[in-house]
Amino acid sequence: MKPPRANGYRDAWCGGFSAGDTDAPARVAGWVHRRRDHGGVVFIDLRDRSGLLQLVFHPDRAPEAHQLAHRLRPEDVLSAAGTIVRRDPENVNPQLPTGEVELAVSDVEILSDADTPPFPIDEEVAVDEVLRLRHRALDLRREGMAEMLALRHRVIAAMRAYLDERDFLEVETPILTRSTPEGARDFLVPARISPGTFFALPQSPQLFKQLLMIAGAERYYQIARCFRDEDSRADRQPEFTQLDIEMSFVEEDDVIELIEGLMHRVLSVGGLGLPAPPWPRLPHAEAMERYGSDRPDLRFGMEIHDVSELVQGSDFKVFENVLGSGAGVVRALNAGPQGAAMSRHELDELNEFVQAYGARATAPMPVTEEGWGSNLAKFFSPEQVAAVNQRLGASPGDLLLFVADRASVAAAALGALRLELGHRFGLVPAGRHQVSWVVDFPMFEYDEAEGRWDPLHHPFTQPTGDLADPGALRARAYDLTIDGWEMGGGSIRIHSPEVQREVFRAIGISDQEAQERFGFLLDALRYGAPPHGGIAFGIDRIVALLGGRESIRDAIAFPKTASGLDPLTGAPAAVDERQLRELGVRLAGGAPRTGDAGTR
RNA sequence: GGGGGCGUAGCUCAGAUGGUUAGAGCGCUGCCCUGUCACGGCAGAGGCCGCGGGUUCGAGUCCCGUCGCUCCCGCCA
Repeated sequence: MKPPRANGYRDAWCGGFSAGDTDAPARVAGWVHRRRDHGGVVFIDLRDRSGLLQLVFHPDRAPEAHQLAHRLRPEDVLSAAGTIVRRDPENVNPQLPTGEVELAVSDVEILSDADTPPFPIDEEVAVDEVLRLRHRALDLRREGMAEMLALRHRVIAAMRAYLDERDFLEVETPILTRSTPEGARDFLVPARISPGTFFALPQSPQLFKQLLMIAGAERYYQIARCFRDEDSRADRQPEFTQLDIEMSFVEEDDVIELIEGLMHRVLSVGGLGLPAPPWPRLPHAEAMERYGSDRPDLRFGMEIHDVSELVQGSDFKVFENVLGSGAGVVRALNAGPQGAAMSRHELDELNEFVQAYGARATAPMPVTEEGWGSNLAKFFSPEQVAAVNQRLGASPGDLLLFVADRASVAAAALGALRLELGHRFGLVPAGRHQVSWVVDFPMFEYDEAEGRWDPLHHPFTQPTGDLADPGALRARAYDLTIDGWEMGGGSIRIHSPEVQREVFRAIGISDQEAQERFGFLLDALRYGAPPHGGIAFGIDRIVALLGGRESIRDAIAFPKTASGLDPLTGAPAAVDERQLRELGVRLAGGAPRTGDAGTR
């Protein structure tokens, strides 16, 4: 870090000193990290953003400062002046970047004293997350979280630098905008100027960036806040940040190549080594079949295999019922010897596990020299057993796990099972990372419940194929997946108003409806829209991955809890009756229940 | 909306089968200590066992409800 401008508080950073500074006068400021009071000499580790510096208070050389030093407590804020001195060789602390020197303090001023913190700042112990969030200012002082803040900054700075070098314009788009149903639930903001109407917070800047292409911006990006009123997950927050990118006159390879360069740089800034691009591209159907996921974790094997045609005609009713209807598949994975070592109880638990994904059960089949060591084995011919073993690469001592169900259910259940067992068996080598594009998505999937086609990506994605046959349409879309996280996704967009209308029709949006909701886009498309495409990345996820964190909450300075509340500010909270009146809003349920959020 | 895990000292946790004064480490307070760096030594304070109800002679422990955290399913174009 560059030296701070010298003033009454300090003229240097704590973390910047080394043996070369010996005998230099210095003034530093920061927080008391730890104290070691010997009654005589007192040591204080002083912390600022740059790091730690040991201060020494000698009773005989600076009696006044030494007197004060006895009163210092962790997290007190002080400014200290003195001389940088070289430590005797036996007193050097190799753990500390500044460990060869210390500041012999002659003068100290306490700027603020601190209550005892509710949790330790000087060690990285696990602390209840509500407590951390309620005292986020203290939590962010902790080394790990301070590093996450800095990491996030470096990631975003690298993105800006890369895109700036390539002539992208950073453009802001509205936060107060219009609700465009479809997709996630919107956050709504009542409009005072027009009672009974509402703004919506953007789920993404999708339509605006397309308008920017029509405007001739050619190359756009934005660090964009997005809002989706859906339940959270470890990798999902109601508000999150995307790197949003759009380009004109491009095809898939233009976007993919640009992004490979961008992400390769961003990830190496974060210390994550990946092979040099180009990166592998996995067709969506293959990802679903082999890994049971559209964001496969490729760091380990245990691939899923479809064995439907191999077990066709067996005497096992469960399989035959599924296969006979033509609506189902039989798939399996090889859980290996570690799978075979699972207890009866553990195998029973796997049934409950797959039931969460809609599957009825998973059938375990131990592989032996003689065939399959299960009372179900008798239903299968020796040829079937051999064929399945061969496809799954099974040898005696392995355990095969089968799921028979609709293809989507079998994929989800076995995909989740694969991840669970992969982690349980420690199959992911530490430090290993795998990146892959997922491409060749279907344009639509059929929603049984709603009885209509739904876009897998979004309805602005350009389809290829015959629009009259929605089920066969492909989407010009691409997702980037790292270690089982979906990091980003994008597509080549529709630039023809006619095609756009047809896609709306296919998903049950009439021309009239389309005009009402998306008229501003359809209108703009009529005035000369360039072919264009782009992508958006989840910055919170990228930072979490780079920081080795399980949850994006650790990548966000002030996140919400998993239930969408903010223990720091108490949001969401009730508002004054008067505010509601001004907005023309009346609460249907009367006054809200005031929850005791965060009470322990 | 549903399922799993969790809630005991400021923090992190232990408290089989219900049993009498609820423990540990760290932190905190006081005293001692002139080269520590997770300093050390002595002494001490600190508990609505998340909350409410129930069973019982007796509940941190069992039952019901509720609140909160967390992971997952649904949801997330």
